[in-house]
Amino acid sequence: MGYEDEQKIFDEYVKKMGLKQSEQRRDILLVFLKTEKHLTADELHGIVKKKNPSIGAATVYRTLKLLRECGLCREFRLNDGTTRYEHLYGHDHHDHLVCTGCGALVEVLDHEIEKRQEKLAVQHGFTISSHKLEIYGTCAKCNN
Amino acid sequence: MGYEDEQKIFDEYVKKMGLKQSEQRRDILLVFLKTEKHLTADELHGIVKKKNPSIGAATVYRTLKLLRECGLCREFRLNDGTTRYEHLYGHDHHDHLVCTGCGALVEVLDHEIEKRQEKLAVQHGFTISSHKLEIYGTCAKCNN
DNA sequence: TTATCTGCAAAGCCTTTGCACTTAG
DNA sequence: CTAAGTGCAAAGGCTTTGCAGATAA
Repeated sequence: MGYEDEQKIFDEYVKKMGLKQSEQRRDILLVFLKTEKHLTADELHGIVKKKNPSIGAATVYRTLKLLRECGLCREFRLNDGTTRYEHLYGHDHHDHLVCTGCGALVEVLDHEIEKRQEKLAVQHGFTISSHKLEIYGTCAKCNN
Repeated sequence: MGYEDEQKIFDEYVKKMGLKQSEQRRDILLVFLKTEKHLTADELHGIVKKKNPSIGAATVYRTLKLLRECGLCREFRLNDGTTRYEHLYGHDHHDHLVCTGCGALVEVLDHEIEKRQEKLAVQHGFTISSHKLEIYGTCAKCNN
């Protein structure tokens, strides 16, 4: 319920590339979409295994790669060394506040910042494809 | 010639922590400071070995850790999976344009962006410790 | 049918760690 | 003298890859 668009995008990408669908890929996509958190590959694998215990880590990595390629998923590397994934479709672009205390991630957006990034790029002759802004600090809870 | 400040910072940090100086640490610091590029640990190791072939990779990693701790060095992880280091002292804070074509890194700064980041953090009860802005795209050369 | 997919285990990176020896202080 | 540093090699994480069997189209 509610992920028809994403599933369609994935299906079409798979078809376009001459690949095949599979139970595993569908399971991984659904779990990924359902989880409103920034997961590591390993965390995602852990949740997926509850639904389908035989799925291996390699399949999770391979599927995440496909999801990135078709624009449903974004990978980002944090300064703490972890690599996390979030879904993109149906989410506005945003940046992150990262709490170095408890690991909390808060999504934020400032249009002026976005515009000025574009401007910086243009000034240096760059054509932007994406960007990543992470603000590290401690959240209200961890400041106490 | 010119790195007295940095060496002093390092010396004092080492002393303060009850550690010792060494030929290797001095060599690594000097090469690191001399190189006006964002190096990987392995690249730094390669350059250091030209000066002192017996230095091992482990010592480079251990020294980079110290340099981060005393504020002379900043580590950042790019989306291409590499981890790079840049020196901080005597450099104003800046962000990066990253060319996904040739790997070029351009340092940029926009005070309004900086201010607005601070504002975003405050709005969410965060206390900023640092931040990381990377704008990915293709540079003028790679656009041709 | 047959090209793709899967799980597993092995292999690859990059980084850290344990150890015996060396060295700064 | 002795706590800390070093190089090496081994061990650790995380991710990718090779392979033989399974499966979608």
